[in-house]
Amino acid sequence: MPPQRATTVAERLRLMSGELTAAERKLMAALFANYPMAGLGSITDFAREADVSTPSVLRLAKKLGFAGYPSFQEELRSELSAQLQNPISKHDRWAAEAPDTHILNTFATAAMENLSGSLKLMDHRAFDAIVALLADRKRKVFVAGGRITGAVASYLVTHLQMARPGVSLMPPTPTVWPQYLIDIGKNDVLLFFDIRRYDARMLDLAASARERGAKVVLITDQWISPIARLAMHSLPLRIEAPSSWDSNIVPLFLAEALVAATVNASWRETEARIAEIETLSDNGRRGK
Amino acid sequence: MPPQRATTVAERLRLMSGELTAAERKLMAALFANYPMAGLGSITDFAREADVSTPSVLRLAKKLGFAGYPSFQEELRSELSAQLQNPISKHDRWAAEAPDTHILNTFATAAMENLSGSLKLMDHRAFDAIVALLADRKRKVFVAGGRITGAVASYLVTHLQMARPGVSLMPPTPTVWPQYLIDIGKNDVLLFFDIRRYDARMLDLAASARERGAKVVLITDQWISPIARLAMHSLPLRIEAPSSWDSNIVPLFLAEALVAATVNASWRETEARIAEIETLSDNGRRGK
DNA sequence: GGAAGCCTGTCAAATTCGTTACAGTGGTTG
DNA sequence: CAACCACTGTAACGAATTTGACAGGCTTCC
Repeated sequence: MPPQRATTVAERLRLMSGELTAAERKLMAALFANYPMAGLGSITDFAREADVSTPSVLRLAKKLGFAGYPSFQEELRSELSAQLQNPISKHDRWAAEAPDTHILNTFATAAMENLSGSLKLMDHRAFDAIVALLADRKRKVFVAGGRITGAVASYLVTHLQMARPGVSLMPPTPTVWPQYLIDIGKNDVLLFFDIRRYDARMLDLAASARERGAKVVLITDQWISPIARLAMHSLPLRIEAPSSWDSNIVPLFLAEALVAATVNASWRETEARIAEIETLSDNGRRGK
Repeated sequence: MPPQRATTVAERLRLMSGELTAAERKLMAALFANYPMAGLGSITDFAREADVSTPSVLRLAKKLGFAGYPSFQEELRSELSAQLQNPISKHDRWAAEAPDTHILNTFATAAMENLSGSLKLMDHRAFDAIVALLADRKRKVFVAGGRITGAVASYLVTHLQMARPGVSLMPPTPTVWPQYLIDIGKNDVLLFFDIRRYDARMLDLAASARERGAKVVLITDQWISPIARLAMHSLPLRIEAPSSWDSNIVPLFLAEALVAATVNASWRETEARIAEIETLSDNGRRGK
């Protein structure tokens, strides 16, 4: 409950700087020295840092209008949190004309936050390692998705197939999986899309594949599918949406990025392949 | 006294994500939800935020190699402090630590530009009109996509089917389209995804549907498919990507937004339907 | 030079926090 | 089906923190 929602602690301090006592000015200097980190430890630490007594800190906090030291800290934290949030969220650049509450705008905001949130936490070395696996033509690649993520898996397969041979989509029906499993060897890659409402049968599939020595790769949400235990690499993504269902925009983003990176990683071999596909596809259509 | 100076808490957490228990994963999610602010309050706050008990927080801290919760916090603070002092960190909204030229970053930039560019140009009244069509249960809805956009079309259908009855995906093979066309009447809706490399057969399909009186809706790219001439509403999107192929992130975004808006527009009828689907799907699985 | 007023630190009380020990739960294995 | 294992929450303890009361010290003004 910050007393004056309008200003930050730093601003308020500067405004009051004229009415501050010696000890309080010391505290202000110490706080500004590394703002606002200095105020996030215990009141004792802060006092020692500024070389004043603990009650002086408390007096300053109250002078600023806070109930006590904890609420002072809370305000500092929330300021910092707001500051760290993407400056993109100055969403004055979304759908023109439509009101802020229009679903296009709320969805756009959510999509942006999901994307930047996912990227902030992404392990780009894991990403690179996955690309290396996908670009290795000695390995066969299998992609599995659930009821919802199946479309994303299918999208990834469609593109990967243009980039390299030996790519298969695991069909949605578990009963036919054994026929695929039998061909999965110890150098092959099995990539899962598994998000919320994790499918127990996918976990079984991952376990079987792992037993056969395959490299299991997992793309999941922030709550992390249990397949992570079996996976060589896991990428957790953010998928929240203002909707009854989760958003698969970021998974699709990742699929596209994986494809582009895979193509780059093996451009020599891929270039000819893509050209050939062009030719074949042109022949199958009208001239233009 | 951080145990391993080499890594950040986020990294360490990511590395161990496979070996984390359910409660620990909850904590990880809560921490990542606003990193690292969530971990800077009291252990009680953090636990409540993640909806776990306080000892679980402590166990996670120890699992990460810290002596106790305070030293865990201290590490978070010092990380944050280092990040704030680094002027570059203003720019690293995208994939942390990865170089700007990393494909994750170039792709993210492209995705953002595509999304904001699409929204700026979007006619939100057309969007609303399309939603009104989709929300009208008296109309049957058919969705068609090309070789690439098929996955997006399928994704849209999967979700629309949960929101309302009478939704079908046009199969990829044109030879079976007549069997679908025969059921398309003058109040029905045929929604196309048609982007670059416009498919001549899709144009034919649109023409036939239009002759039968169906409302044709088109989602296309900025170069605009020829189907636009036949369509009641067209939404052009931006789809450029630093890749050999176009990006379907924005089309997917639009699909999700359409679904969410459709659900909102007919929440009365949809609510019960979604609940019922939940029930049916729960019965098919384990209890949880 | 003295007295009043404000500021600051010391100290102790009260509260909150971090931690440990223990018991209950659910899932797995034989 | 029983026994075990790993995991999680409750409860209680001890420690550290926050806070209030008090007294010493400095300045200021008469």
